[in-house]
Amino acid sequence: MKTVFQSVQDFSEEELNLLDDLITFRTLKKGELLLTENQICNEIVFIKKGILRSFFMNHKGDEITNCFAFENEFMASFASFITEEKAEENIQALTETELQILDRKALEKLYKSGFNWQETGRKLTELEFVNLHKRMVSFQKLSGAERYEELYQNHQKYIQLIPMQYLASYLGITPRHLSRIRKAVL
Amino acid sequence: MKTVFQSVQDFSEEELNLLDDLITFRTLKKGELLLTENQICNEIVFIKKGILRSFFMNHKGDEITNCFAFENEFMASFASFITEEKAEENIQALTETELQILDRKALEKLYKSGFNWQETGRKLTELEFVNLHKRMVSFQKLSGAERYEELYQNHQKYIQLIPMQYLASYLGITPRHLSRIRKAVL
DNA sequence: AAAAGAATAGGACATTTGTCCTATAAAAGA
DNA sequence: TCTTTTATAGGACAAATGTCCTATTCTTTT
Repeated sequence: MKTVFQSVQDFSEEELNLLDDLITFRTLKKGELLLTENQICNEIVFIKKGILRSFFMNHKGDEITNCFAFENEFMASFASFITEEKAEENIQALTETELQILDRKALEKLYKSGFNWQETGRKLTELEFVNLHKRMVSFQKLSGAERYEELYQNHQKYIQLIPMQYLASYLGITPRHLSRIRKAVL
Repeated sequence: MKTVFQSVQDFSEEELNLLDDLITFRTLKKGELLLTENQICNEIVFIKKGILRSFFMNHKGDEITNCFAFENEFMASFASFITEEKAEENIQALTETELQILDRKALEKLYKSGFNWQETGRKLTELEFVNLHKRMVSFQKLSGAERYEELYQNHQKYIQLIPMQYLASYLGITPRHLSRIRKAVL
């Protein structure tokens, strides 16, 4: 987690020590839920090892995956964390997972402790925004097949590590349709 | 613009005076472009009067609208503003429009001038994130018809003020299909 | 290792959505 | 105001995508 913060801002020893004191740890077994819908998300996790996915339900009761997170990435229901309203997402471990955790109180301490943390918070939020924006654009301008193709070219990891059923809803299509698309690509 | 900032943070007289010095003004005629794709977006505008839309092109050359902004809202290619890379969006006035403008340098001055601005920047970015997240969820979990219905129930203003051709791509459907949906809703 | 359970691919058919086109209505410009 | 341009609605048909289902393969559990 330190490394990511340092890539955004040049922190001093003391600042990073403060961070060390605030981080806690947790492991998840495959399939375990870190957050369930209707809870308020009060922590941001950083993945040391493993894969998480976040998903919500549609009105038919199907699970719709809205994102994945891999090693050295952050995960949370950011919307719930920000608004302090109930999350509509569930967050689940797709593999054995090791986490570092920064909870709301810890983050608030960091923010209060100085300008640098405040600025880092803003910049990381900005980057999350940009990522989400890219995903939004891909939904507006590409077909399901094109989104798959894009993943295939630029994020091989998704296709190798994520079960097809989850990948399908992540791409905004049904598993049946994903199967057709994969057949066409081969 | 002040009002929005004050709704997020309790600013002093001096802080708001600094803001006053940094804001500039501009008006746009109907149809005029504020930003074109391949420019770097270096300013965030606040709408005093009028409506803006932001759109990009798909590979067929169709315009795809990705958002609208109304009175008392901010608009920019935030992705380009943040990354300082070329925008893929165009921003266009849908009506005569009056703007307040905060450019990159002005915003950086604010950020440097103190903790409060830094924090406000973070919080407004967070809110933009949450809005975008909602839109993303609506694309993953709803059909085009359901997104129209949602707009019809909760954002009447869009249906009253925005030409159907723009609304269609904003909803992720064709004008032909929007026409079908509208017929069904009546 | 065997048995049970879950994930994937893909056939047949249904539904949704898009494409192309035309008529009418509305808006902009002369 | 009249003329020209642009926007909208909707018919007919085509293409894309979804639903339901089964066979097969891959995982997990005992």
